[in-house]
This record gives sequence, structure tokens and C-alpha cells, in this order.
Amino acid sequence: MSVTPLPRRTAPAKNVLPVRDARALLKGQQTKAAIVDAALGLAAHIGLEGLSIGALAEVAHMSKSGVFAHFGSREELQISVVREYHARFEAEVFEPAMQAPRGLPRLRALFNNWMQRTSTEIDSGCIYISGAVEFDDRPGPVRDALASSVRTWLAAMRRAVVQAKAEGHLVSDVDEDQLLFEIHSLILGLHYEARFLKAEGSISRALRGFDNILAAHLKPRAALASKARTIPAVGASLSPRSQKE
Amino acid sequence: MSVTPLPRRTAPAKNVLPVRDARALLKGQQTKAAIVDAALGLAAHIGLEGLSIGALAEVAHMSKSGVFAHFGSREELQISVVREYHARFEAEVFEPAMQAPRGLPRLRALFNNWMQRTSTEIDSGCIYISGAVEFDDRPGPVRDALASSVRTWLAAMRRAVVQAKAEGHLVSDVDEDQLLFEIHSLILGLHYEARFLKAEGSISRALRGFDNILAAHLKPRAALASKARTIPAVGASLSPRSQKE
DNA sequence: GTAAAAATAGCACGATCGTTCTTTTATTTC
DNA sequence: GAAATAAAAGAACGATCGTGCTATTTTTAC
Repeated sequence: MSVTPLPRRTAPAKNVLPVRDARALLKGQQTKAAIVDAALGLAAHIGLEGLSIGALAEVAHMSKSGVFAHFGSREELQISVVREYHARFEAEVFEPAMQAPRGLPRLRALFNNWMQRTSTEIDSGCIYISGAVEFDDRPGPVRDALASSVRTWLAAMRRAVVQAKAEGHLVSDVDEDQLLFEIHSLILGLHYEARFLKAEGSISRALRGFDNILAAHLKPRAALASKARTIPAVGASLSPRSQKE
Repeated sequence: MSVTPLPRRTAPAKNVLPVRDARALLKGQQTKAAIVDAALGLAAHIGLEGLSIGALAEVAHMSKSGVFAHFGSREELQISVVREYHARFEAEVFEPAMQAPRGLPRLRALFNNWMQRTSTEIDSGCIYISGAVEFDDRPGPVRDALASSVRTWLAAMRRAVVQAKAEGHLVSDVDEDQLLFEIHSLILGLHYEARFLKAEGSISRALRGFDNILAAHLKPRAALASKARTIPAVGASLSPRSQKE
């Protein structure tokens, strides 16, 4: 909500057009980021559709019009929230898992982070799940942004499955789309049980489900130690290019 | 929407208090049923939270206050919708499956009907899934009604698993809660892929997932033909009592 | 038929919604 | 510093929300 003001630039650039980088954001960009942050917290609880500019202005300690001016429309605000969620998902779920060695370990890491993000964390309402329900019958740019982000993430998971096959950790006749579907389903089951039914032990059921799925496709004695450990790439991104190497 | 008026009773009962049964509903009850029917159709598309009395009045060709008078509050309307969905779910998913012989066949039938209800049918937005997302952070009577219905249904599915074990179709060390979780997850995955991502082949992926789950727990050569086929109970209900026998 | 009762419509209320326009304040540029 | 510009606030709009109250119409009971 409150963003500590950054120190002013002591030596202003000589350019006619001011250089605005991450360290010296214009005031407007700072507050916009703060608004989106607050909006994300709100949307995690009441959904993208429940997000109202009035309520957002209140938690951001601003006027309605002050908030509105940054986006121009409620739809643009919702899209900004989706984009921000995408960025955080990438930074907190995808990137840390890229540190794990390629193949099964990385797939496990991705699944673990995904589980945590979906059910355990504070403000853990998952926009990708609640948004899917809110926008499955509602075409438009918000739905498009949401679907695009989800597909990007699912594609990343799919690549991890393909790699686990390539590394010889999984048998070669495994259907990656089927595996992806079953894994994704477990996450949805976890979210449902943990957040709505408030059931105990959902995490361990999801974990066991993951093991059950993989058990059917594990190479009997995979050359887990024989393969050289690849050094994880820095600055990994959800886009396929950087996960390639 | 339109309910064909029932023929008047030709011979009115002699009782002081009129006997009102299903064949001779008071006008009010008829229109209330019609309203709830329209509300269910609306809620299937835009969710229980998106349901507004004004929009409902419009599709029901009534005035706002005319609709409102039947429920007294929006919350009561939402609860009525949940109850109606419960009744239909029981009639269209549970009861037909009870015709199948106890054990694995019945479990399969339940899953098949569940899949169909969730993804295939017209107006197929599932209140149990959308409602879970809308009310996971919102305590109150609507959430309670929703959770109660879902738990009743999940308990029925669980009994079917237990029976499949008792019938010797599944190995005896199967964890029914784990199995139930994984099956439920498949339904959620199907709903997500089919309704939000508009993916092709979701049904067959869910079916294959179901087979994969069961494959790990199937009795090698179960006495499928040796067991006597039990005659299905008439008037089966989601409540455990009537499924017992 | 008539009288009682139930069902529905009509109207208005305060609140909140997203949005627009104008004015004031804060920040940047020089 | 002053001038130019960006950011935020303020006020108001038409719409819609759920809900209450009062008529009017329709259905019941006799």
C-alpha cells in the first residue's frame, strides 16, 4: 500500500526526454504500482469481478478518480492485475524451480512451488483459478489476458515434462498432455479442498497424487546420478526461449 | 420460464386447511419454482454472486418486487438456487447411476454422469465449482448451503468407493479419501479445460485419468461375474441411509 | 356470486457502480 | 526560483443494486 519514496536523482540526465528507469520512477508510476499491488491483494480475496474502483481507492487511501486516472477503465485495471500476477507467478513459482536440475527434480520443484502459491500463502486466492470461473462465459480482453497467462504457464509445465522424458527420468511412451492434465487437476483439487472446504491434509493428498501419477511412468532405475547436473540458467523466464538452454 | 397452469381441482377437499400437493400447487409456488428455474440458468452462467434480482425479474417477465417477495432477500434467493441445484444434481447424476450394479460399475456411472453434468450439458456452469471460488472467503448461509451440498455429494462418491472395495473390485488397502480427492480433481480439471480454456479432448483426458487412478488399485481378476447383481433401489437419495441397502 | 387472502406491480429510498469533467495540488523542467 | 506538466482530488452524471412500503390485481375460500 505505501511505497517508500525513492531518493531523487542528484545528477539529472542531460537528455531532453528524461530517462526513467526502475530506480527513478516518476511519482505516477510509483503510485500506480502501489495501486496494482493493493488491487492484487483485493482481487485475490474477492475476485477480479468483485474488484471495484471505490473499494480499491479506499484501501489505497486515494480518491476514486485518482485511482481511475491511472487506468482509464476498470477493464484496464483488471488486465493490469492479471499482468502483475503473471509477473509474480513467474518470479515466485517458475524462476526458483529453475534452480533445480532439469528433469524430474525440476518438475517436482515446479509442482511444489505451484502448490504453495495456490493454497498455502497469505492472500493465496489464485487469480488463475478464480478468474477462470469468472470469465469462462465472458469473452473480452480480460479473459484473453487471463487465458494467455495460464497457457504460458501450462506450456512451461509441459516443457518440464518433456525434459523429464528427454533426461530419461520418465518412460518414453508417456503422454505429456495427459500428464499435464492430471497434474493441473491436482492443483485445482488442492485449491478447492483447502480454500473452500477447509479440509485438513489437502497438501499431502496432492503430493501423494503427484507421486501416484509419476509412479506409473517412472523409469525403473533411471540414470539419475549419471547425467551431468546442468548449471541453472540465470534470469529464467516463462517464455520458452530461455528455458531451452 | 413459463409454467403451464395446472388444471383446477374439480372437487375441492372438505378440509378446512386446503391440501396442497405437487399436482395442485398454489399459484405462488408455481411462479416461485419458475423463478428459481430461471435463476439457476442465470447463475450457471454468471455465478451466484452475479445473480441480480433486476436481471432475474427481466428474464422471468416480472417486476423486481414481484420476484423479491418470494424470497425476502437476495441471500435467500441464492440459497434457493443452491437447493434446486442440489435436487437436480441428485436426480440427474446420482439417481441414474444407482441403477448400475454396486461397486466399480456404479462408481464409473457416477463419474460419467458427473463429467457430463460438469462440462457437456447446456447451461453447464457448475454451481458447486463456481460457488466454491466465489464463497471461499465469504462466510455466511450461502456458503454453508453450498458446502453442505458439496459435502453430501462427495460423501456419496466416497461410499461408492468403499463399496467397490467391499465388493472386491478394488484392492483392500486403497485409501478412499485419496482416491476421492484424485477423482474430484479430475472433474475440476475437466471443468477448467473445457469451460475456460475451451480445450479439445478434455473428456477423454478425464476418462483416461480415471482409468489411470483405478488401474493402480484394481483387483487383478476380480470376481466380477461371481457376485450376484443386486437389484437397484428405487428412489435412491444422496442421503447415506437409502444407499446403504 | 362475494369476501378474504395471496400474489404481483409500482414507486421510491439510499448506496454503490464506472465514468467524465473541472479544479487543485504536486512534481518536474529549466 | 518560475513555468510547464503531471498527478490527484472533487463533484456530478446516469445506471443499477437490494430493499421497503403501498396499491392493485389475481387467486382462493365459502
